[in-house]
Amino acid sequence: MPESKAGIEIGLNAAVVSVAQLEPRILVVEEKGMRPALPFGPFDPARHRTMDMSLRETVEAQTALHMGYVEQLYTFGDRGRHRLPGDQGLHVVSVGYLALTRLEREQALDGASWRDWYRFFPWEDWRSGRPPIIDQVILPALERWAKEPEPALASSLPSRLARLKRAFGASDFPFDEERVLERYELLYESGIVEEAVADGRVGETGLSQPLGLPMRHDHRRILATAIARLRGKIKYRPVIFELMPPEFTLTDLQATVEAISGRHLHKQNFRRLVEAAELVEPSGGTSSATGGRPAALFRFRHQVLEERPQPGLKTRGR
Amino acid sequence: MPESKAGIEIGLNAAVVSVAQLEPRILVVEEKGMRPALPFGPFDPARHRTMDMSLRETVEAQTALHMGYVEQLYTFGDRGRHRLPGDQGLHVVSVGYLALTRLEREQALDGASWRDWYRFFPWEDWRSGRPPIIDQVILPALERWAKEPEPALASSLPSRLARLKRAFGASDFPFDEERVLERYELLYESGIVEEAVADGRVGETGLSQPLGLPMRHDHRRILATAIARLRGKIKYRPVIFELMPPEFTLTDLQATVEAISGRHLHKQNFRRLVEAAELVEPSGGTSSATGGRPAALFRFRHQVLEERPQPGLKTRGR
DNA sequence: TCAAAAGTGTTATCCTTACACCCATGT
DNA sequence: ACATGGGTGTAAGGATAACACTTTTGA
Repeated sequence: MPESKAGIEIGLNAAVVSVAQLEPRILVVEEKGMRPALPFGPFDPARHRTMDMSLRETVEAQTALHMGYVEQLYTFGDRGRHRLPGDQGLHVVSVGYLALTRLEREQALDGASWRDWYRFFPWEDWRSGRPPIIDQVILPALERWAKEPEPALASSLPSRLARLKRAFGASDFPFDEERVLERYELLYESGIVEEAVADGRVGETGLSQPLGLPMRHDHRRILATAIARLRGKIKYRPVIFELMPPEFTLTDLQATVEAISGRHLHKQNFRRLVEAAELVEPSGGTSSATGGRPAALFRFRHQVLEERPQPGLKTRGR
Repeated sequence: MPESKAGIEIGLNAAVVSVAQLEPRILVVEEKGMRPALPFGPFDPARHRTMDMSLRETVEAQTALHMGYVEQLYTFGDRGRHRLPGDQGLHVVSVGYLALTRLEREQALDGASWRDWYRFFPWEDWRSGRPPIIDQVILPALERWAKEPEPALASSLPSRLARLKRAFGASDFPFDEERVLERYELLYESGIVEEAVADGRVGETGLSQPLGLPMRHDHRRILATAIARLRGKIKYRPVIFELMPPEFTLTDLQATVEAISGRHLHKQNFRRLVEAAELVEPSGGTSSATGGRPAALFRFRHQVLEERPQPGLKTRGR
């Protein structure tokens, strides 16, 4: 069965993101006895002119959702990825994509379902303060790993300890919410996520509980890449509105940004930022859904795309 | 000849960058009667475990240069790319890479040669002010293009005029040196670079001179991606030192950053920035190569990787 | 009238930008 | 002595981060 060129196939993996009930959701495929996976499809250049179109059309056909924004993330080609029993000669190179969609009502999804993305990355949710799992589980394990003798080749690279501090923060290193991939890679390298066991890097994680829900193959890495990219992107592109309904309150908008970025934001500063960026305009209506004083409703001002070079929500500090 | 799966092949393209005589250089392959191309090689997963390693080893073997830094850029998979007479069924998906190297002395390069990257992008070199080609050639052509009726589908996207202002700057839109790809794509879409003719998008560019040297296939797009990524990267990672000799003067360092970013920098502010970032330390020696007062020599402080979360040269204004 | 959430005004601090000047060397 | 590039101090302006307080509704 071996062809010439050893059989390479190109697959597309989509991290389809949405926000519902102010929680960030990721679309996963669940099959019994298998770990959750990102939606996957082969790329067939005979059917689709570009990979972007292929991804968009394939996902839209399978889920009946409209993809508002699509962006290529990274191409994952390591030998050993996608290894399955019996899957010998075939090598799958996979192009990861980020796609954003609005979640109107609950829809039939044909085998796929929405999961809170922090189920896979519990250490990324800082909305109500530093997650305890960091100090209770992650740092003890990583500090042990950082003390091991390092492989010789890496002398001019940052030490394990420096990488640890950059990724998870320390006294003089602030926690940076965009370093999602660095954090996941550290956990993978140190052998404390289940995928490291599945890939044969370590015998077992040494933890009594798995550290976040594991995913199939390298899909958690792809999801980490997607979260990182999205957290960065909302700062200079108005992609957050791809996740919002046509009308929303400023508190909803803030909660959505907080859901994506995993951080708590300062209300006044957030509002000033939104106002200064001229991203929204009052729609006239009000919403009394929450119980207190009714909130004014706003809509996205599409004109900002014409007016400003970098329309986004550059949240920095609190 | 059509196989099942239509025959997909994965190629790697490297934008190998160096700086010599304070000019940014790009490694190109030149064959008679053909446009210059980026070095290209097939990805064979049987020989190399990861694509990064494949790229590194292939380029190092072909050029006898050491690649100091390697980074994946983007995967280009459009149908129609890589079209050659006789090349019917085969589809080449190509993964673009950025690689940095030091140029010790002139070395045998086996068919490849170094070219000033601004030969391909004359509108990107703002070191001695706004390049005249922008006002003389580019803006007149793009403004004509922006006035044409736009395709109907793109109603909620930024208008051609807004894209033009964002890409090339205007009164309230500053010129952003990182938007190299946006600028190239605008020139391509509007049909005024030769590649648009070669791809059959337009009959001719309508210009008497080609706008920058054209490259083969979509290689100029890959190079634009590489320049954009590198211009961004030097702001938060010390990759600039991959292009410097072990010892250098601060003026050399500034000139190298200027060569990459295409901008003129304010001397005092640049020095303060370098000092504040603690990126370098005096080596003790001096250099009197230039004619005036001898300059102190510095070397890169590898320790910054341990000390700072984002060691780079965040040049913003002048 | 009280709880709950919406919404606003103001100040201290830091960082960025720009300006102007002095220094050391070779010819 | 003077031309050439190396090297430095300081002040104005703007953006950021944090503070506390008022307003409007439903129960």
